[in-house]
Amino acid sequence: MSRSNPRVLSTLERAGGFASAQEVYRLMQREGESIGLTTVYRSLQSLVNDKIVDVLRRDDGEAIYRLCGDAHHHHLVCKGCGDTVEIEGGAIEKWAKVMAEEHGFREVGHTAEIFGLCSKC
Amino acid sequence: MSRSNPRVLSTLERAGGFASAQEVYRLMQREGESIGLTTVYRSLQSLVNDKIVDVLRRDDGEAIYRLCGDAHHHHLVCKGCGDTVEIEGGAIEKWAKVMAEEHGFREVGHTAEIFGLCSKC
DNA sequence: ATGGAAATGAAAATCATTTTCATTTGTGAT
DNA sequence: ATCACAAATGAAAATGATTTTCATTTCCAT
Repeated sequence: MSRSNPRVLSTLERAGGFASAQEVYRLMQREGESIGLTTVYRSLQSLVNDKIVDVLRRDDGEAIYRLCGDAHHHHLVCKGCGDTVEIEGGAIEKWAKVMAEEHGFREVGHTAEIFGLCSKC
Repeated sequence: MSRSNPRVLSTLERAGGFASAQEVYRLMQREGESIGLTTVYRSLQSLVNDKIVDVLRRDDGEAIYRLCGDAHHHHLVCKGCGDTVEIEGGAIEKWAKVMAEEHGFREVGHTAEIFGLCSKC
């Protein structure tokens, strides 16, 4: 396993904590950093494993990485501008547990996202 | 512009109203339908334009299409065998609406999936 | 220094999706 | 029925993000 290259995290921070792997890579290149695309991908994945960053999907399917607080949460994403709000799961957590039990599932996790148009769009 | 091939919609319906383009294609092949992958993609896109189906993203970035409107539901997916159970959203529906309103979002939709290990795995 | 583990990155492989383009099909006018 | 043209089709190539391979380099602990 590989550990995350610290410059990747620092670049993601500088990008506003919201960028795709390709963007992080281009940014680092532009700034004269010497790094390979492979390492960027590996570092980001490692950060995701360590729950230091979240991964979401753009409408075109490209993965975007984003620094997030450690607590488990969900997202409210604007289809227009891509703006994202972190929200609490609330009822979802219980729902997931109940549904899983009802069907005999173990080791359950869940995903839940809400998408729509924000007030500005 | 091309119109949607009716067999594509009918296949998507038969798939539980929830499948990727590749899956729809494979399904049609297995059933002996003669159709090209390109046509499947074009038909699904056309259905999206006409607001007959919704497009979402799997965690791996693959686009999944689902009939929107009538039978809205969620999925309980087994990480082991891939088996899928359709479940009711229940609490989620209200949660999504409340959260969206709270942040001034309009035209909202949501995704929610539970994954775990089924009793057989 | 020495050996081995971890990190790195260039290049190739993968895979969903899109584009190109030549062919086929459907339709309306004559 | 025939002709002309628009729409539909699909095979193959192109695209683009992501992953894998693998040889090389860097780091440590001895």
